[in-house]
Amino acid sequence: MRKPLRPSIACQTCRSLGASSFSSLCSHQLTAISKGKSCTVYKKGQILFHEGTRPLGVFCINQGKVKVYKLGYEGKEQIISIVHNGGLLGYKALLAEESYGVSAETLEECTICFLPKSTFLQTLQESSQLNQQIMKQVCQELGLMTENITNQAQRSVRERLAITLLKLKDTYGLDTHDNGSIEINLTRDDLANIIGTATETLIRLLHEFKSDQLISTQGRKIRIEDPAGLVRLANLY
Amino acid sequence: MRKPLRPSIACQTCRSLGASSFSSLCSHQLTAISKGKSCTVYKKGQILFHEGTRPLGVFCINQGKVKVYKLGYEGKEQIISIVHNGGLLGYKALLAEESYGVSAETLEECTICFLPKSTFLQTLQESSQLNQQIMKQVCQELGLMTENITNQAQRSVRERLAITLLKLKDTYGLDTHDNGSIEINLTRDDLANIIGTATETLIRLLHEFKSDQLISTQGRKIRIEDPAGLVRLANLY
DNA sequence: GGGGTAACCTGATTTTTATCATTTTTTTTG
DNA sequence: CAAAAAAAATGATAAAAATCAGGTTACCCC
Repeated sequence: MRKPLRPSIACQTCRSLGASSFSSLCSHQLTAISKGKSCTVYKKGQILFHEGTRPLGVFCINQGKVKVYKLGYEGKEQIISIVHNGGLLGYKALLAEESYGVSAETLEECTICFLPKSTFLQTLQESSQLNQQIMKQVCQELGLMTENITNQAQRSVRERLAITLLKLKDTYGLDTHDNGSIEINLTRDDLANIIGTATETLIRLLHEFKSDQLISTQGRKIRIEDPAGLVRLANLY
Repeated sequence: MRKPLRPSIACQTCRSLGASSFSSLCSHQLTAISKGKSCTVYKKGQILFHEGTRPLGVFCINQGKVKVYKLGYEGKEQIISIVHNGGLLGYKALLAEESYGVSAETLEECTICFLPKSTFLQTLQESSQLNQQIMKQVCQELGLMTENITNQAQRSVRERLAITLLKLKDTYGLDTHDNGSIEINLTRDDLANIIGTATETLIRLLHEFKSDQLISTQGRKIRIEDPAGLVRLANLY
């Protein structure tokens, strides 16, 4: 059986609601945004929005993973974050009253809701709870970015890879495997574009990590075998 | 004559008000924050707050420049931004309900006001204008950080230096010189810690830029001679 | 104005990382 | 299932940048 392209999902019963910023809304407000939104199933590799275009609303991930990236010199992707269940996308450009500074593309099949600008902004005005929640989240994100910049500027590729794998462990920890182990399913190219290095360099380091028993691989999939070892290697304090 | 250590400056007549987030407040609200705040003259090199401590309020710069930095591995400073007249400091940690993720230190003699947490948060609640203004600003800052990360990850030190000098030109453009030229007054160490490189590498590149007539130097001071040349070198698009 | 400290500069060397060219493997798709 | 395409891997080489060690200059404070 084939999935409907436009499933109807109510926010109130959304299984990703708990992980979302909207969890602070009352049922009355949830109904309001639920009515305003539309829901779409995206195939792997589809673009939600392009850098440079105007935001018309926000995207909320019901299911799946999305990479958010900025295009650098000569079109090289710099992956800024990977957003998953319950995550909100595209609200920063909206609130900054700017064009999108990044693009967003699905990494797998995704079910994603779209909430038009007007509904989102009105809900934001009506709920000081939501407003505070978003403000808090944005400020926390700024803290993460600050750390990111520091790592990027001061650490070696090897250390950055260790740190990135540990972070991805959390991102990919949601879809638990049969045997309880966590597998990271990203192309080498994407992984290199998170870390900010050449694909060849990344591949060589992955082999190093593998022979040091920090990770194991199966095709493209990477499994973290020794998180503590990665922490040590990354000189995390 | 010596400056008073605790000058009294009213927000309503603050000459940096126009450049500040508080410019959206009505005179009644301005009076309120003006009453709550205290004002201090800091010498060069003084610390406003330390990474890891709890924020007790926000700082607003009446006059001067402050470097905001994060400590990386083995205590190396990563300078995240340089804030000047009208700039607000320390509100992100407050709104994120976290400890400071960065430290702030004066780069020159500064006059800076301190607004206690309670007054700031109350004003934020009472003025949806201010709230929107701050939200917008934070989201814009996130956009800048995204760009920063991309540059850090993808560009050479040479390109990053060119970009940084152009940005600093704006920061230091405020205090216009007698002859109209703009001089950047930072130690080589600080400049290296903005760009994320070794001081020696930075110095060598500055000499290269100098012999290419892009800049000139006088002691520590750097004067931008050919902004268009820097833009070209940076491959800005 | 002189002493001391901090900042700045220089050269040699090593390490890290990128680039290029090519082969092999995996994945996708008709 | 096989062909085509995409991704992963490998080796050689070059470039970029860090590190180390030592020297010089500028500037601050008494």
